[in-house]
Amino acid sequence: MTSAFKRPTINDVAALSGVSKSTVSNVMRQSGTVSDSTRARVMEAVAQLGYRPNATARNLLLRRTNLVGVVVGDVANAFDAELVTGIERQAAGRGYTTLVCNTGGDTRLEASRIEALLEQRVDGIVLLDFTGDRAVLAQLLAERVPVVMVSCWSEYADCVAVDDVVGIDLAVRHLVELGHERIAHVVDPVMEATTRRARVEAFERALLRAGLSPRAEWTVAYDPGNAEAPILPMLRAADHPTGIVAANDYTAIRLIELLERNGLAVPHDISLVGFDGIDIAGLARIGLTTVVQPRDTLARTTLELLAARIETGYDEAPQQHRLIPSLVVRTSTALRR
Amino acid sequence: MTSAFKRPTINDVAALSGVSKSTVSNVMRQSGTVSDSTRARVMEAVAQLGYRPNATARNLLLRRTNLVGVVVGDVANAFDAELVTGIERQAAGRGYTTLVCNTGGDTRLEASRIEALLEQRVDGIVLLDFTGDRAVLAQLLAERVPVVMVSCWSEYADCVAVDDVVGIDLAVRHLVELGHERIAHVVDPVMEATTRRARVEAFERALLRAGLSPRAEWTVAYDPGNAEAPILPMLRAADHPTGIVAANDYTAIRLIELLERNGLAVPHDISLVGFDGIDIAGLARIGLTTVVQPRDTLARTTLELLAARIETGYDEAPQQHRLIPSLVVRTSTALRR
DNA sequence: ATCCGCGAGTTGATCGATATTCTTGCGCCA
DNA sequence: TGGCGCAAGAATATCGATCAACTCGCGGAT
Repeated sequence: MTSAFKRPTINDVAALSGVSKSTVSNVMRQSGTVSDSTRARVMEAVAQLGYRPNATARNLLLRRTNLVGVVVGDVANAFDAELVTGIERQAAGRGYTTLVCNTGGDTRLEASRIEALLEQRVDGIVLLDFTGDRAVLAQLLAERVPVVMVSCWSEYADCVAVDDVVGIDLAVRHLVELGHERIAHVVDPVMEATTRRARVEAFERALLRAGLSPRAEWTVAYDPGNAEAPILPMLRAADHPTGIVAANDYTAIRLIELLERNGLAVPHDISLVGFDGIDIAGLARIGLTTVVQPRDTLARTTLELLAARIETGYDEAPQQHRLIPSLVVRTSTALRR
Repeated sequence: MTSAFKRPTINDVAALSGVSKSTVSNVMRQSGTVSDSTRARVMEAVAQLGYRPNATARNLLLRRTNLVGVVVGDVANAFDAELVTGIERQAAGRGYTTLVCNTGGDTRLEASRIEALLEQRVDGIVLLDFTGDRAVLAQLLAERVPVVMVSCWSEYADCVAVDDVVGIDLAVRHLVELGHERIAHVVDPVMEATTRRARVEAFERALLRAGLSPRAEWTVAYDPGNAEAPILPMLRAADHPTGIVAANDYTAIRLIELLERNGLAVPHDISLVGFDGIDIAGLARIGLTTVVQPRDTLARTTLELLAARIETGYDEAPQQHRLIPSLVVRTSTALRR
């Protein structure tokens, strides 16, 4: 900057108001004992100069930045985007500013972005839907960086996630109650692995509990970007499923497209249940019946855990929170014909 | 933190490798002249200790943080969310990390979040859809903080926005070509004021250009959250509009809901054109004809301007960029019956 | 008269890096 | 042999805050 505007420092304020910088510091932080008259003089100098304390200098000395990093894999997924917003609000409410990093699932990028966060000395990191290398997590934990994992799982770190077993069970039972017996599970290939596995297992157990037998070929991935091949045989068969549980709303909504392009109406031919409860699922034109994650609670719990970890360090054992989802019935599910 | 993990500093590396910290610094920054053998010794010490330079200390000395703040008013609006993602990617590509602040249109919050960004000494700020107090902007400019405004306008700052006149004209001409003569404009009440005004004016002029006369009562706000009252009389009238231009896709999609709840089918009874080109507008079930903003160009231009302003300061006059949108025709518009 | 305590404020060390200036040793040339 | 130049690295000031330790003056108790 050539026409640089030299920001006033604490020394400038001290000089102008005729006190020492300690006194200015005390006034700014409302600590120590400062007489009213001195305080007024300092405040006036502050206003006159437009002084704003330099967080960089404070951060260096206090070894604390009030910054938290949020690393999110798949922002295309609206649920993550909505959750990040909630986390940002919670963080702001606790005096933290968030550094958001989208990695788009690129592992290399992920490592370098996290590296940048650590150089900035963030107080903690939220790993949202962390798809990446487990070694990265191990390293963070080894360095005692406060970390909270959201919608993903590790026994060594603080975790918050929805209860997949309960959620999938809600979905399956809903379909069963509507009379469906041929039920498939459509998975999102870019979904975080531990969550995907949990939901796949939960699905099979839920079927068994309902007296139905899972078919291996009816747990299938659908990637709207790529070829539609893997899922089509299942849909085109004469005895195609009449009910589908989708791994998440993003997949479910794309699946509606695919089904209807292939002459299968939702819910007339196939009932569809999503998972997440993103905003647009509630649009009348979409009307997705879905397992709703308690988004605000998720965000709040995340910041409670992170703040606790920042305060107390790693003395206490990792905390794991499973939140209970709920089913919202809309128009994508109907009685089996 | 009680079980604190003391991060290694440049001094620790210097001690371990038996050199001065200047040399370590030179090795880390690949500057100065360091012999290969010394370099190797230092690198080994770095690896052994897990040393990572402290950006806080560097920032303090260099008066540069490589942080940019992004202040966004209305993240409920998917377009903003998608644009923030693009900006984040562009920033990361240029070595900046972004601090994202959602203000939700709360002016008080906005000022305090910007204050926090300035305390963190961000290198620059992106104001996206800045709804807030013009005094805040004036202050930023007075303090010579590099600022770029996106999707909003000020003659004193660098601005990037879509060309509202061209966009609205595309929408109106499309409806006119389909035979519509009774065309309304539905505005988003939380939309940033300069953009709203620009679109309202553009709408009226586009009508005139098409030989139609604007009706004042047909430029009306719709807030899905509040009462639906203000817009219903227009829709219930016998000579209700047969074409609607919505201020943005968010409003358009909520408007579909409202129309269909009131027995007006889209596009059968009313054709609807949106503005923005958010992802879900392309879903078959939505099929919104819309004026698409060049999202990536918008994000790229934003960071080009911001980077330039950070480098060169305020020697050069503000730059204003108007980007040309395009129309994507889908199924929400049809020939007038 | 002496001492204590306290309010009000100052001094100075410190955080962890960068960058400028300074030192040292060595080879080379006149 | 003396002096010069340069490569390699060391010393040190600096950024802008915080905080513990210290000073100073004054009023009241003994």
